[in-house]
Amino acid sequence: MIDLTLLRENPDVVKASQRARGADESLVDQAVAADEARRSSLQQFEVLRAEQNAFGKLVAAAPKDEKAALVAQAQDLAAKVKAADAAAAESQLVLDTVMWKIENVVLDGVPVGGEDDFVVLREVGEKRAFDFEIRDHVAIGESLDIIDIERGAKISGSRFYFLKGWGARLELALMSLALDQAAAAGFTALITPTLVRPEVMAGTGFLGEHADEIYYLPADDLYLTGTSEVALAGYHSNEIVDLSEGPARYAGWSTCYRREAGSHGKDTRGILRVHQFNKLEMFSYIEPEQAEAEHAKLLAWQEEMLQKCELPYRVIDTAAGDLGSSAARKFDAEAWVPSQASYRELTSTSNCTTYQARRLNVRYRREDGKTANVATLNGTLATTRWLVAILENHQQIDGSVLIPKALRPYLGGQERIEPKPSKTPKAGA
RNA sequence: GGAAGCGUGCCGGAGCGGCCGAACGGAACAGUCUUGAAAACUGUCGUAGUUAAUAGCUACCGUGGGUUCAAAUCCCACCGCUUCCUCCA
Repeated sequence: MIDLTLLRENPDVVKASQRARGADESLVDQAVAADEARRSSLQQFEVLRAEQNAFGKLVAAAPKDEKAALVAQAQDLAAKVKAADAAAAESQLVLDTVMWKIENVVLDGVPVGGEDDFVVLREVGEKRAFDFEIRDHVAIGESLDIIDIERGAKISGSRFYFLKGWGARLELALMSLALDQAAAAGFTALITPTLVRPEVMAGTGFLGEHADEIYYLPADDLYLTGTSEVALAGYHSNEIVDLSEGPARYAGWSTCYRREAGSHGKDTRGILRVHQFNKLEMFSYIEPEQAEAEHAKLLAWQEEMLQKCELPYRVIDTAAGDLGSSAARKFDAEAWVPSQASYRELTSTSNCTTYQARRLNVRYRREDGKTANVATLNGTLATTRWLVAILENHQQIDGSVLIPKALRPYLGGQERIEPKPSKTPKAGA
């Protein structure tokens, strides 16, 4: 939710932001009108209520024989108060509904336009020149017997998979490397619930247009989270967070579930786009003034991880139209995927400024003792998808895959994954 | 799954339907005293909305409804917690 004061004082700024996103600009005028209506009806209610409160004291103090007459009078007033209360509540609801729809105000410098209008900030690392026929991660995963997609489909359907042997260990190694890096940077590790209540899912802004992306368990009225961001953002909801010692930073690990409802036929091969994967997510609660600096730090930590995995990548500044509704700015890091001869998103970091915190009612105490909404930021530090880039970029002519040095300590010193004849027959073979 | 109990401010903990935004204790903050500190004493000490206002008014005692002229206090539902039994990784 955006700041109501900003809406009142600078509606044009909000309008310009909506325009840049390709979102509905008229919502701004609707909100301004709803705010005025709300304040006026609230005033009416409060005046009547004050009258009723004063009258109540009169009734309480009155001698017994006068009470009946006074109560009779008060009944009329009570009816008016009830009506005014209902009207005020209604106007509040109208305002909330509109405010809930207005997206975060984009920051200066965010590229205008849609999905394809991103700006490339930099390209880092050498793309390898392969002097042999490269294979994609599916072929590599099969020959090394570390990814079993057929059996994944057999037991759970398409977009499910098994990680096996060194594949399973590689993912755990990746997560551990990321967690260690995050911990060293001052993040508190957090293993989060992946089933959350409707109000948490709504509060983090995931139940809007993309509601069909989310798994829902009707028997329990719970949602499966597509990212630990949901739990991490909800962690401090309705709290006043202590930021006097610096920002609160959490590294959340969880399995993530996505229905991929809108992406039929897209990335159907392999484990690039799946219903279930693991992710280590960084999340910061910080004073709003420091949000942009924190955003740069999150991005730097992501790049550090990519470099540890020895992956060539580029960083893009996402255009306004491609931002999530909570994000004021978003940077993606995309790794080079040789089999596709293109860059694919491995990380994403969003500065949500105070938007998410306002919805979830997360505040901190400023130096002057007043409370204010914090800023929240999030960013990926590792996901299962990284295996795609690692396997493909580090494949060798002999069919093996060289393990990035930073990961080796987490794999018992193992330097490469060698193809070996599988003892388990292929499914259906 | 069965049974009982409980949800009040930063914490603990009172609260006959009107005098309760809420006793009392602790913590915290400011001051007095002190060379300084502790102790003692004095004071301050919830959040938000509205408003030009740190004036006033309004709302908030788990959440949402209801009863009443009036609800922290009565009724209902939900959520959560605790204990016991049952079950279980």
